[in-house]
Amino acid sequence: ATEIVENAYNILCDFGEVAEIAMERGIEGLKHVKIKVGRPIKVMLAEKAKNIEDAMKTLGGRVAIEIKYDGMRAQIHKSGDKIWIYTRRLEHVTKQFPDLVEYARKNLKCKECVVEGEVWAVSKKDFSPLPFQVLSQRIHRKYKIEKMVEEIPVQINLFDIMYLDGKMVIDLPLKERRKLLERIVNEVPHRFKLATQLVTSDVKEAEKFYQQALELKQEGVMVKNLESKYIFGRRVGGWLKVKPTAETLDLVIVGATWGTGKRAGWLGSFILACRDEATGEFLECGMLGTGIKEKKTSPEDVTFEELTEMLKPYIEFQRGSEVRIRPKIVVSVDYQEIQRSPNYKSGFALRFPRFIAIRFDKNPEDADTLSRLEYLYKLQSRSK
DNA sequence: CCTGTCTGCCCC
DNA sequence: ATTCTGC
DNA sequence: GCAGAATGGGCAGACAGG
Repeated sequence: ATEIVENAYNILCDFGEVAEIAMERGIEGLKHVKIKVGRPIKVMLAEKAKNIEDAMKTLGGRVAIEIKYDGMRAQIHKSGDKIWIYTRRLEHVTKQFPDLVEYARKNLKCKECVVEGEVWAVSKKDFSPLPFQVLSQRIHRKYKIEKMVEEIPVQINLFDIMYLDGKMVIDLPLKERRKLLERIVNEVPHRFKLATQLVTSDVKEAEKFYQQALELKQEGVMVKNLESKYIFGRRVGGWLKVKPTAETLDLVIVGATWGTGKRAGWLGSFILACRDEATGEFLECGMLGTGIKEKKTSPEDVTFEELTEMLKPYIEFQRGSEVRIRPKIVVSVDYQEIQRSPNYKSGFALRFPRFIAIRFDKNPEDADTLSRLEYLYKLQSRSK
């Protein structure tokens, strides 16, 4: 019964409505709740895999591999000439993407459907992908929308379908849903496309596809079970994402903020800096707040408590919840990529930074330098 | 009118 | 987004 | 295994204050 209620909620996303149906028609009523075109539904989520081989082993045998585009997830609803677009968190962004609306209206060959894809900013020069921040400028825009449609064109790559002409198709296996999608999508080059997909059971072939995705400057790939159904709002089932981690950086802690909630009483996040070899200064390049343990489960774990005690002697001063710390402690940090930053003195920031280890063997003078960040930044924009 | 700061069932 | 932890 | 709660960069918009 719980499952049926939950399922109904994932489709309707409205407790009141679920309650009403339960009152009037009971469990039977909830069982038959259908997608309403124009009303967003909870999206299926993916889990992480270390690499292609692991992903394929987990899913077993033949899999579908799709490019994971670096953009925004979008759910498109179509009913006749009417189009709605929703984000992953079910925010309504139809107004922000009039260009997408037009492509969807003309190129979804059906009366009614709900499809899903990834929207990303496309270069006007060579159709290559632009950084996520560029697309961000369009997502919650209220003013100058048309101007930005011109300045920042987007491409969508569709990868799933949940509803087609009166029928829910979420219980069909992925390979069948893909066939339906291929049947109804009229592709428009560099604008309205299907997600590039490879079906294979060969790890080598899959690895090659992954490398190609990276060469196209995309984030990585999704590895999917061909038999999997579409499951709302949960990180279960047959989708695994694989994306690379950049080379670890060793950076200096020069500040922190006191944590809240679970982390109250400890320093909960840490200001990182690289060394400017020209001046000897330490220049901020971001903050770090994940990857550190709350509890010690094994001897090599580093806890918030330990880190807080370790840094306390070097606190220079505090203002509000912010703390400045003398550069003493060096930490290893993983991240996805280096971004240009308007917010940090170094001019760079890390995307998705996470703590790996304390470098007890390193002094602040041995930390990675500004010129190394510059070098790595240029390297990634050239190779990807 | 500019600037800084804060918020967003925000996007990632 | 990533990661950790309680259930 | 899953859900919830900590935290990251960065964007547009709203608002307060000078």
